[in-house]
Amino acid sequence: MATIRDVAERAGVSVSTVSHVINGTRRVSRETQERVQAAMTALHYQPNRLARSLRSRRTQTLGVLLPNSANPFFAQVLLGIEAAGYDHGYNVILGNANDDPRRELAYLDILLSKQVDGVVLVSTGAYGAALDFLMAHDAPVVMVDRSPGEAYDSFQIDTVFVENTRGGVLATEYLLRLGHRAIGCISGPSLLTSSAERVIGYRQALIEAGVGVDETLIVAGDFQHESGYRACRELLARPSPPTALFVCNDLMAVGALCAAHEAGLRVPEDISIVGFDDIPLASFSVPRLTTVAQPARQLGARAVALLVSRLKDRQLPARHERLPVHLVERDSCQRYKGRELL
Amino acid sequence: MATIRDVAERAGVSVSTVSHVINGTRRVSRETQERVQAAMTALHYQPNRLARSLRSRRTQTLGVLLPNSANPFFAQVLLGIEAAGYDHGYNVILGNANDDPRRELAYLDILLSKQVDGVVLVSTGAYGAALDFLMAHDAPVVMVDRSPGEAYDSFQIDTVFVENTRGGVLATEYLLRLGHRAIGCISGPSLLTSSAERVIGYRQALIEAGVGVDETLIVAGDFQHESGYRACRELLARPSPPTALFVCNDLMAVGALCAAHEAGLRVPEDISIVGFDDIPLASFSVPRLTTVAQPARQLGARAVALLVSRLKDRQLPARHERLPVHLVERDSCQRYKGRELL
DNA sequence: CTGAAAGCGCTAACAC
DNA sequence: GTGTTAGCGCTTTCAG
Repeated sequence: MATIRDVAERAGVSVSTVSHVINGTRRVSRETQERVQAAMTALHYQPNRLARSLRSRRTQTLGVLLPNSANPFFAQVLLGIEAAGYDHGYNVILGNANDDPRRELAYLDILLSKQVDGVVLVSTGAYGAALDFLMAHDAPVVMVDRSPGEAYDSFQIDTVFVENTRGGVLATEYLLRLGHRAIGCISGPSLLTSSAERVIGYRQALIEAGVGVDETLIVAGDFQHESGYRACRELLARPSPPTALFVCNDLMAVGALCAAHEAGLRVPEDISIVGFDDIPLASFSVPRLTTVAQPARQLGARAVALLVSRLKDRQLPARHERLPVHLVERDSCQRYKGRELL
Repeated sequence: MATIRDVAERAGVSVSTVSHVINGTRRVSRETQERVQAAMTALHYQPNRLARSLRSRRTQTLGVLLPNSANPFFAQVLLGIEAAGYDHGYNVILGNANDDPRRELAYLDILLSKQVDGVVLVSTGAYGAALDFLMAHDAPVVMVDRSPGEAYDSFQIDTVFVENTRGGVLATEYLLRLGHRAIGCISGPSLLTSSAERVIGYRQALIEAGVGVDETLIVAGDFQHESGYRACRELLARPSPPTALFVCNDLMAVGALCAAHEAGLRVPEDISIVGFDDIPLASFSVPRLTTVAQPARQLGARAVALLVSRLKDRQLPARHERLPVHLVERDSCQRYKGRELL
């Protein structure tokens, strides 16, 4: 590959001039400019961004650490991050913690030693070691979707979450409005704020409606298909099963759909189900899933926007964004008409 | 951050010694070794991999270029790449061409100038510009899942595809064995080899069974949900609609499921559907989808393995792998019992 | 077994 | 407007 030196020689100018032409950091005479341009194209010059980064201390690269890639929701977020990164002139190094906090930490170490300019962290949710590490290294971070526990919420770092509590309220109120009273809840991992907050919304709505919370109707999943399936079976096996379900993410909701189907129940005739996320699949499940939509790609886009602005000014105060959610009514819910089949 | 120089000073040895201790490239006395180790931990030394890469001309970073992120199948492949990369000591810079060949090219340019050691390319399928570019730059590449047209198959580059044709045969023979004769096909984009080959398998099976190919029963989709939905509606609107469908990927198959459902048809009682991919969703659709499974994560893993081996020895001859597929029987197909409802 | 010296390719002070 | 110089932090000869 041709180096900047080759270009300079060929154009008959100094290396620094070439550099300035490339970066537009200096006024250059028209003629020089053209000579340099010509030399660059003639030699197919491609700057070595490694060298550039070493010198300028900026890599134009962001690290993204995801908890796992099993959830299409994260894929969406990643998509948003990548796209926004591209628009801002940043590349993205992907890390997948594989739900293992140790691997999460190991990855962060590598990302930082590769000198990423900043990190988008979707925490595994297990302890705050990752965050502590990043803080210790004074790395620009933005936390997305969840924090590893409320203790970390007050950290002086940027966060982009969604209105989880409001989403839980929205879903539950909707089911209440349809006349349901025995409303079950399939939660996610309890230490994830994203799940915990949704359940809080669920409780809140129930209490405000004067229905009260039946703790035995809340069963914990882990945000994966399978657990939604199992949790739903468990709920349906109860002596008096719920007539509606608020499931804390779509993946589990689809699992629940499947379990209901297998149990010989029709959705929504026999049981209503509302999910959370609005992943692409939600509009193509059978029946199509009513769900609380959160703007996954925008989550990634906002995260990058915050991160990039912080890179410009490290002194900015910590910002905490909550992106709005809304209920998408599809075909998985129906007015309660009294218990017939159960 | 502490530099290697700081460590050397503190340990009272030369910089080169520290370097050799870190990389294990030299025999070092026990004592020196320990002193260096101690200094490193005391200073929380973290090597600057940028500098290392600049000097050693290896970044331990691979570029991955995906055509888009809308398809969970690619997310799976990416997962496999990331995991295998991690195991081999490589990081992954993600690029998303967004189905735009120009962006694909722009991305490759950036990836190369960031000095990635190699590129995993899942082509957008539009022309071979990306490949040409990579060849011109003499970059190690492995092409995954598809090539941008058969003309490029003979290129001297490593490829990891799956047995698409065999998959098409498998699916179609299965439907034939169930007694179906009017078997429709929803294909992907025609210029993608992955789609084209599957359709070839479909034709092949039909011809070998003496059934013959009804061209009007083949309709093209684009590998997205929506197009499967539309294609299925189109097929069902025919005067004599097919009793079974081979759909070239699961995303479209789920769309087809949805269309069939909306048309008042039961799957599999009224129409049988078999997909291709076996994405996670396939086991949770209603009904669960019978499909030709391809090892998505392994595709990524093999790609990385080939790429890494090539990085070790650039002279290796081009290798072409075809990973096996197999039929996963679930609940979306049934023996043909004569046309009742249609 | 260890050290000195020379860069990787680029940018950014500092001169003129 | 342009050139000279000094590194970024590391690895890798080349000497000993």
